[in-house]
Amino acid sequence: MAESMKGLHRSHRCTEISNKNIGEEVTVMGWVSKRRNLGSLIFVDLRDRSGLLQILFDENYVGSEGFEKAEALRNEFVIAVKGEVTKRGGAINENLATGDIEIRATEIRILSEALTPPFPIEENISTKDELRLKYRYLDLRRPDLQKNLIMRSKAATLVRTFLDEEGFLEIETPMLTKSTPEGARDYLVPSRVHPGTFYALPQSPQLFKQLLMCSGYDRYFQIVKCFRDEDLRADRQPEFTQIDMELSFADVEDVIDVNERLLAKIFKEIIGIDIKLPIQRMTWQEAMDRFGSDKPDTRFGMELKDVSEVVKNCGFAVFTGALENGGSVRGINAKGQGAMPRKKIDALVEFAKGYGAKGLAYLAINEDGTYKSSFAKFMSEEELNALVEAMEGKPGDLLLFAADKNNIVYSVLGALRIEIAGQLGILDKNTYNFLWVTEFPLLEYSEEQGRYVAMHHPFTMPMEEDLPLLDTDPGKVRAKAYDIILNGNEIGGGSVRIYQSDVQEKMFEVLGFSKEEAYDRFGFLLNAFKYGVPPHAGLAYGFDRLIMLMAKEDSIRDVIAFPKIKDASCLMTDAPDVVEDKQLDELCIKLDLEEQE
RNA sequence: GGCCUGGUGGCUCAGCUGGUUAGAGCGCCGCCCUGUCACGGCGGAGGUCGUGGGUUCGAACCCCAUCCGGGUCGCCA
Repeated sequence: MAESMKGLHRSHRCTEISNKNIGEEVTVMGWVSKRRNLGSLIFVDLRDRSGLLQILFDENYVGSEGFEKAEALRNEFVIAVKGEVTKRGGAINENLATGDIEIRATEIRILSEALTPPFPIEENISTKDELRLKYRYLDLRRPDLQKNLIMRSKAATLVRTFLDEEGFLEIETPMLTKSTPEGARDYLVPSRVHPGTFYALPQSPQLFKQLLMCSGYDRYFQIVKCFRDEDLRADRQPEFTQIDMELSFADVEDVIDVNERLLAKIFKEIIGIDIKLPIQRMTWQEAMDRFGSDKPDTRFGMELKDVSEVVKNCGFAVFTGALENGGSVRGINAKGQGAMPRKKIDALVEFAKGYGAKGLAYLAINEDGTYKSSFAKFMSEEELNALVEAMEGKPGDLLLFAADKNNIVYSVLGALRIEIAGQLGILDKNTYNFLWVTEFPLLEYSEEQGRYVAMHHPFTMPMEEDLPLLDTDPGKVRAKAYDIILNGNEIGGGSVRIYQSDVQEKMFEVLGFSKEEAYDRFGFLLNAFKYGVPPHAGLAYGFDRLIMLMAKEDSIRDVIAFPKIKDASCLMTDAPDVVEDKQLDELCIKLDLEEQE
């Protein structure tokens, strides 16, 4: 049934035709998006990646054979149409870019017929992800996904152009590389030639880009796939794309400068948003104290307040107990939420427990100034008043308090303010608030491993004034590391790297690596540094997240052509899948699946 | 691994404290229609209620198990 397109050549995409082309003969090709058969007139909305265009089939112009074909058309048939651009005979469709014109067909060919798709090929469908992903090739026909991927392509091109103009070179680094057991789990690839050994897919090109600095390439970038075998989230996929860069002879300010200009350019040119430069900065400590998060959403307030001093002698044992254990008591003020029903407050308490809180204390200030509180009976009138005053509580406000170790208090209140803001619907996707978070801790203590681990990675430069603390109090050392935050999302991060061997050795010592272990894992880098290494620094963006936010989507799945689902499998291809015994034999791999039970 | 949430014609959903032949809109199929664009009119087909077991006179609904999605905590140097 399929006809050839021989002799026809597409002259325009659908929306490349406008009323300027009236009277011209054009040839368009695409998918039937909608047909309206009026009997002896048939209208078809033709769709391609540019948009929709109305085709008119009238037997007087297209002939009886052509009209029969038009009658047989169904949604998603692929057709070629030759005809004249005409002004619409009927009303103008204001919703369509090409709403004032149509093609009056003189020839039609059905290039491909189509089954009825399992879900509608249109914008804003509410079809389950499960079905969309199984038929991803159909999902990708929908205009909203096409817009996202077109935006993604434009952004990538813009990044390349900008960085090229700034003197960066795009250099590819290996996909088959060496496992570095620190950090996320690696995806492993068995070697056939060296049985029993494995490559790892890169979690990032980190070490290679530092070597490129050693090799004198000065300014490097790459738009590159990275792999991490960890559980997925709405903003995390096992394979994702970074815009990765590294600069020689550069310090924090140099990296920030070029990246602020890069972001400003992308946002201006892709979505018409003006970013005010310089972007606001905040130290990690300030971010934690004010927002309970190292990636604060600064689109709204509801900041944390430390009320430890106010409640240290009060009669509420939950508060005083937390303080005695070295923790703190902090609160947020949900302005105007004092009338929140008990049920919703209880739900917030449960929400807080999900972040490790044992509970959540609340105090609602009624409009008449009286209090309704979970802990009022443990405190005197004066103590309550002092607390309300410290929180700047006004009639109609709802105060929520967490009392625990600092890291729990931060994470509970940090999550709570986002949750409440979400419930109140004040997270505006059209507002873009950028923020640099700087001076991250160099190390954090891992209870699980019983040692300090690098918060960023082991090659991150400590702040010079904190170097002496490496010996005395490693947890207090701040790093020359920075994250770029957009509306509470970490869209990128980086650091100045260590380039002095004595500092690097000290770092490994603090991390509990012997010199031998360090050389075993990272010897190629440490050796390279012995042959002349420039001071260098870099940054990597999560490209998917960046595009997700620009496209105002809630999941990076909507800006990735073929994403994976929650368990890291692919509903369309059924990957991962078993392989033939012959393949395993060649790799000298025997399976032992029992212990996975 | 934990917690929350969903699964009913092709799609999106409704389905009460368990009660006769499980409904709607869209889509699909057929016929009619010369200016539609959410086309319209008439007619029609289509459902193991995710799966298995249990309780009951009777289960889409209650219980147990399990499968398949989504969110999240842990995890993500």
